[in-house]
Amino acid sequence: MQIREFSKLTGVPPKTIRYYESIGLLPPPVRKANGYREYRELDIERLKLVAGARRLDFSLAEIGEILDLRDRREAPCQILLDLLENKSNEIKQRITELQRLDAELKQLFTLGLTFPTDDVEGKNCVCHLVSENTLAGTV
Amino acid sequence: MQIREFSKLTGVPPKTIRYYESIGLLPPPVRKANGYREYRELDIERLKLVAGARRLDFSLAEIGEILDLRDRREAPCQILLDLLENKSNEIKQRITELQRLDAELKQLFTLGLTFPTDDVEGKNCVCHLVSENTLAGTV
DNA sequence: TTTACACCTTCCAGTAGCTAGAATGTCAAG
DNA sequence: CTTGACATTCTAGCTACTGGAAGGTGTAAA
Repeated sequence: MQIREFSKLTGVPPKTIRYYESIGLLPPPVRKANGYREYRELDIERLKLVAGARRLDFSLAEIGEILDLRDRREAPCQILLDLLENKSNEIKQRITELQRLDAELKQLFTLGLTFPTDDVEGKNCVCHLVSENTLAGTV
Repeated sequence: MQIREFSKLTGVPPKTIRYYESIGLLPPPVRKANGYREYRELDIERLKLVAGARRLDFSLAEIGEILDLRDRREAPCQILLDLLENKSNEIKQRITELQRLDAELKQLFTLGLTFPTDDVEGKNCVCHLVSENTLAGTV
């Protein structure tokens, strides 16, 4: 199958597939006489693993490690489980950060509403709130 | 004051200050005889506005627009308020996505625990869950 | 005086993960 | 024979910095 078909079966754009190949995440496939890439069924699973892990917010470097283990026939399951757990913690932390950020935005917004909207020079302006925004320093 | 002092008063690294200048976010300051940048008190507020807005996750492009308005003496307060509201919505959406992602990670993790951790070839492995991960496709 | 040290300058390159576009080649259908 | 959809490679751009090299400047101590 050609790259377009491969792309459709995996949901990964052709450009991205070539990119993954260029950084060594996917092995270079055999080429047809005309130079076109020729993919096989068994290539699908590897790219699907990559795509699935990307959707789970794993970096390409992390995915590369997983694939390397698999290529060396060491079952990466345990490591993958660890990675899942770590990633979950990372995401929880990121959520907390974003929630704090959102609370702060709301606070600034509410406070900003009480100020005139035409004060360029003075201090009675939401701009001033943003520039003196030390609450955010704790994020 | 020199760039280091300016950096300390604003909390922005010297490299970043020069970078902001290079992209036109900060005006080029006057130079001393030796070529060193010389900042003044009134420069502090502008950079603090940039830094504050960055902490609120505004892009440099958005910050540039705010500053441009201010430079043209049009009070940016109303626009800034709108931006705060939009940003808040963006962040809420991102939080929702991350929460879904986290739920999915947990699900995979729990399910993965029930599988052997040494199955490279077969399907009874968390790797398989990740590569066939269609749940995530909805994120 | 020289030398150490902290500061300053510019410029180039790299990070992550693609994506857009240019210039070109290939193949099947009408 | 030309149109259109595919394919190829290459370069460059995106965000928001950050690191490092190579070199100039200012001050203080040995």
